[in-house]
Amino acid sequence: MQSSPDLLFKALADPSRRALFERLCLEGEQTVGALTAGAGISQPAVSKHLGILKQAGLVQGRDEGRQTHYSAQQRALAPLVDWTGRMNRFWEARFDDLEDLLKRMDQ
Amino acid sequence: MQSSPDLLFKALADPSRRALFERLCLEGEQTVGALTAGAGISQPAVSKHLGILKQAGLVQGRDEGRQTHYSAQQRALAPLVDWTGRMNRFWEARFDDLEDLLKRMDQ
DNA sequence: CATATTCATAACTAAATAGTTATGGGATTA
DNA sequence: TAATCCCATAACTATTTAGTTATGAATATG
Repeated sequence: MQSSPDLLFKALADPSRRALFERLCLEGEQTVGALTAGAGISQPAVSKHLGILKQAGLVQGRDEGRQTHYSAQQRALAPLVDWTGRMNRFWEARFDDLEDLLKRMDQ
Repeated sequence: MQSSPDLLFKALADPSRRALFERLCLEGEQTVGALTAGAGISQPAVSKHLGILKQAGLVQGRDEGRQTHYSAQQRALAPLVDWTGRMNRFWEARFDDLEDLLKRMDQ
């Protein structure tokens, strides 16, 4: 699933969700039960967070019997990287303009 | 001001705040009045958003007479870039492990 | 000095959100 | 089949939050 920066920022703004996503990135695929274990919140809360992460395209669920294995969806962060890159680029462009200006003033 | 990923994500999760920050990145320094003009929300709302962006280290205010000029604070995005980089790195590490495993299984 | 302008803060309201407990459906196990 | 386990959803609550209007402080202008 493709996701706009808006959904991504909103999904990652919550500490519990970010922690879940980090765990999936660092430790790999996990069941809801395993994720609930170290989360400090109830299982329904974890499920709801995973739903939001999934809707943002950040995670993926794989049903296996009665348990669901969740994993991080790597490419989902791309729009974030793009966005930060864009902001940086424009800033540098303005900085270059300033440098140009200063150079021209020097002459 | 230094900022943790948490403050950054929270600050940038709101569309109005992100729009303000983008304008400051793309168009450079602006007064509150100028920012309010194209924002679609009231001046107090803009001021409040700017306060939150400032607390997250994303913008900087410069008093000049009765108006305040705000500008984007470039380095503030660094923790975000770091964070996304970390997540990517771990994912790639797991991917490398998988490749290693497959190679070893091949032999 | 009197008036107008610019911004920030206070006080309030409506909506969104993150958590809870309760429940039920589907899959395993005895 | 009966009991158990895993997860998702429903229903509710408390808190946070994004917006509003009102106001005031500081600066500029007539």
